[in-house]
Amino acid sequence: MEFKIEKKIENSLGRAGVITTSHGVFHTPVFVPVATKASIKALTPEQVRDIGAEIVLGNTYHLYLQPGDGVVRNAGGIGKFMNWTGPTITDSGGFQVFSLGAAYGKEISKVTKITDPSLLIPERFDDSLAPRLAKIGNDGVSFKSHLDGSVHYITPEKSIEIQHNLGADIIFAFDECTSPSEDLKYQEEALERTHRWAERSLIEHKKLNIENKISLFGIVQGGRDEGLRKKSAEFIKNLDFDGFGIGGSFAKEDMSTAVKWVNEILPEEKPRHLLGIGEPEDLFMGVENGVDMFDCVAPTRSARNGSVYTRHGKINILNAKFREDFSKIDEQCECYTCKNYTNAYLSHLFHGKEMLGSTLATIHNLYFIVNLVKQIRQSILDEKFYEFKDAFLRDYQQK
RNA sequence: GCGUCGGUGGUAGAGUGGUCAAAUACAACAGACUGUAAAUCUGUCGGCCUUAGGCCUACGAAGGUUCGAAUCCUUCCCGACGCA
Repeated sequence: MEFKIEKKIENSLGRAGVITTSHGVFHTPVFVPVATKASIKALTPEQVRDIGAEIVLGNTYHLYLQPGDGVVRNAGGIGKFMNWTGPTITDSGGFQVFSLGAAYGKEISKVTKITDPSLLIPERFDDSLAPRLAKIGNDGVSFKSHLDGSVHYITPEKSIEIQHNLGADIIFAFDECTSPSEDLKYQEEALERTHRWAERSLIEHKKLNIENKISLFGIVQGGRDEGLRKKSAEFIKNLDFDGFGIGGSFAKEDMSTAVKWVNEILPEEKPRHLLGIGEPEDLFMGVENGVDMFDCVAPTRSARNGSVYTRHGKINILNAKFREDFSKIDEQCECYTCKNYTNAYLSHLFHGKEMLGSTLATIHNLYFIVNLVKQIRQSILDEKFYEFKDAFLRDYQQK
């Protein structure tokens, strides 16, 4: 993998660049659609490509359980398996430590709001007896499969081994994505664990990376705490990773400062991936603070639930007012959906639970986000980042 | 014409003397969704009052029995089926 910076935003950490992998090139900043189980839900790879996506991201844990990483390896790797010819990434399973662990059965997400302080009270979620499918040990994490109840112990070595079988161009170190509701003491403990796992992931990767085709990214954690975030960035940057992920929990309101703390420390010449973040305002925030890559399930998942982006904010296509609205989601949008279908038709598809509704909404949302990041990239090249950001957000946030 | 069974909220369908403004499902209306346990989840869903709660109108219609009726009785209307 090679990373070349083409242009920087003046007086900021932001930059535009190009990354070359053995499966082709992608241009940063980039939005990476999420294909957890080797499929962008509701779309064919051709549709994903036509949207303009350059790279997709699959998940280690899910593909390990089904169909099994051996199957994917024998198919020729995740790209070949799913008929995606471009570059690919796999996430390590670290997010499932959170989603199937601390967050299991609860209403917590990795991004919280300070304006809802109840979400930040650790006691509220201190129910160690509550069932969870992921249990953290010092050596790794024990997962109880949501598919058949079987138990699987994933260590950093195991995660890297699976990821090498999956054969993506970029893989991630095994980490612990912490809940925003954990207290500082826990965040610190978890961070120590993630750091040890980072070293072990790297050792295993070096062992397996004989053909030198796969790049490993280390992950910075530390929750919302400045000290821990900086400590983590310092630690991870000193290891021989090819790039970095910024993971874990954030508060919406101070995500930008957290990203900035980290990227001021990480080496400029290596790419940075902000894991699991991708709402429009977050993309501007991330790019401005030095993020090169984003992935997020929001555009695809929201689309399936009828929530679609417009340049004036999100709308819910299921709302009664769209039943006889023969205009487009966004009259200026160039996507296949907006060029061909009305809100009334989409409304009908969603109310009728027709799967085409999910497909058309996903095409629109992914186009919207992928294209937004492309426009952000172009604005950097044109030295108009701030103008573009202000103009976009003014429209997007107006009610 | 006789007989049997039945008529419950937008729909289907529980309930068969009080704990019933009425289970449940669907529909409807709104909200959430940030490294995908997610084509999912949450809330509202007779009317009025700002909540606890209270008041009013409601289980085909009208009467009646009862302290109390969606539930029991009478008549009527409507539907399905059976027999003529």
